[in-house]
Amino acid sequence: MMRTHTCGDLRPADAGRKATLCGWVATKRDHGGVLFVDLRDRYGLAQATFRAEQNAALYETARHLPLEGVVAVTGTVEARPADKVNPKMATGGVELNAASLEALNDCKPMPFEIGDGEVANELRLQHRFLDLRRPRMQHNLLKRHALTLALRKAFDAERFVEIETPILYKATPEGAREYLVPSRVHRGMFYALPQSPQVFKQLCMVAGLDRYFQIARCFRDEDLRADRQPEFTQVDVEMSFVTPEDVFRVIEGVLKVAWKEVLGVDLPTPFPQVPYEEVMLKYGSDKPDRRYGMEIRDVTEMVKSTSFKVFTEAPIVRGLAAPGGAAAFSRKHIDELTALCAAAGAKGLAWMKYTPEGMQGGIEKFIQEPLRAQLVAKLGAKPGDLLCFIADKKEVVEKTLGMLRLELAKRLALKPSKEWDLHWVVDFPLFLQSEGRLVSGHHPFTQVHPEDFALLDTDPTRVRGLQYDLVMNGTELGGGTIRIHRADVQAKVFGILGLTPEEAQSKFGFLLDALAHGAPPHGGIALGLDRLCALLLGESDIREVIAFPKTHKASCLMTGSPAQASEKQVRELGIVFQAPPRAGA
RNA sequence: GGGGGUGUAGCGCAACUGGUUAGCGCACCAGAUUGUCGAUCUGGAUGUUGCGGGUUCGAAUCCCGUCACCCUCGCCA
Repeated sequence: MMRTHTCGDLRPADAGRKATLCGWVATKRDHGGVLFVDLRDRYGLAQATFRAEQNAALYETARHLPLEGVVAVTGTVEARPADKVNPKMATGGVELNAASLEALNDCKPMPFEIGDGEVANELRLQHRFLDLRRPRMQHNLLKRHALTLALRKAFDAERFVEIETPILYKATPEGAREYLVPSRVHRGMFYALPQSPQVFKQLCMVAGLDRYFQIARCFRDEDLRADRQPEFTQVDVEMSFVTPEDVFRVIEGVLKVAWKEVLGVDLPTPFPQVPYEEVMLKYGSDKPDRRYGMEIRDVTEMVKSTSFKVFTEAPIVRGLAAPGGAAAFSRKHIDELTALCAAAGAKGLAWMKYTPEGMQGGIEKFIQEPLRAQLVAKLGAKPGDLLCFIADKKEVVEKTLGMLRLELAKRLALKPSKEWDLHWVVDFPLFLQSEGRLVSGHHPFTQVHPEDFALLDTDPTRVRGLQYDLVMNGTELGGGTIRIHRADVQAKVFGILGLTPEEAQSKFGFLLDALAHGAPPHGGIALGLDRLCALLLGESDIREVIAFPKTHKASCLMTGSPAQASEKQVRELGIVFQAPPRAGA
């Protein structure tokens, strides 16, 4: 070993021992005759002391060490006198009195400092190996490790088996756009990188493995966001002989362990379950942030009595009361909110201020008593609130009020009622209307809610699926389903979706075949590990918890990927471009 | 694919309505300094104002194009 201790190890109890530390030169403080060098590694910071009177040549060498150069320092551990102790450092009670120094590597001038300062995103990604040396990323990556380790231990304790599934998979007919990989052996054929290990985990259930999990890399060739990367990691889970409740209990238990291990926090379980219809009504979103109150209420029937045509002629009217909004928002602010509602698809924003003197402004003149009192009661409004209403088709009302609610929470700087709000959204509709036909809400293998089998024939749009999402603080952390495991039910669902048996066979052949060979009832869930980790650490961008992420346009600024392939490689694959790639591209 | 934002020294930023030699802090280099710990003090060096074009006596500043990064809608388990 080149070192006897790490830079975070030494304590006063080590005084008198000889030690060698290896690390990066973090800072130097030269006092003319005595020089302090802080050595850094991932375990901590340690102060090495060089004295001219002790060894003039060594002192002179150490003075000229470059910052971020790599050195090994050997010397004697000395306890610091009481007035020289640095209580801010874990190793602040000691210092290493240097007797010798080996420069292990030089360091060119740094593009940015290794510290907590703001550095442009582009620069960080270009020199990611240096960015990862900084405290924020060191902390985040170590916490991510703690998280995945906790998850693995918790799943293992529940008798889950971690199984790896292929990265080179096959293009699937549905879902996100996929990354394709051309085959050299099978010219003209392609693999696809998996959007998720969905099919394989079901096959594991057919194989009798009973409880599967995987920390799985997934790929989607879609446009990116702060919470989306082209490759990301899912905590993928599948279980046999289970109901949704069984899946919930396992995930709640596993997350409870994770919170404890990573944050030292006791996460309350079980998580509340909220039906899809309820979240869409109250929050206008299927991933609601429930920590801000301000729930949406339906007032369609209540406002039928007004002379306000916007209200009486719309299919749906809903509203909310923004706490303190009457005083906080000027006419100009309300105009801005109205513009946002218009951008979301609504025709406008109907509003009035509920002041201590009564209703003011906006649609006030259309609304008389007793309707005013009824609306105040229905929305739970208090004097000082701004009452907001949207009248339109149901989908528009939900979307607009959902957006408005989040915007109001932001503009009014509403305090969240708690730090962590985790809940299950359940009872999703199995089918959605799309251009006059029915399509799967999630995927065509989602099991029918046991109470709704009869509706399959009479009113399929009211059929609920055994589908669930896990939502945390307004972010979708994951989702899953119980799968259909019987051929007759599957055939029925395919029929409702307008798929003939032949089409179903050609699209999903081997899966259907597997299900027909003694597939157990099974279901599971997949959690977005990057999002989970970011939320746990208070990061709003998942790139802060990914070691080597890509930019908004899916390129890696450090390695320069994607890049052109050599002509030979392309030729071997039998690929011919329609037009030559642009020079310099 | 649509909309928006940003781009000035190695880094973070400044430069009023177009106006003389584009500034400040940190880092860097040299010197001073025997107890600092985000050390301090003195001095020094550093610019294709992303790139290309245009308007103008004169452009970091205005216009057009382009590139990169970011946000957002569409898209996306």
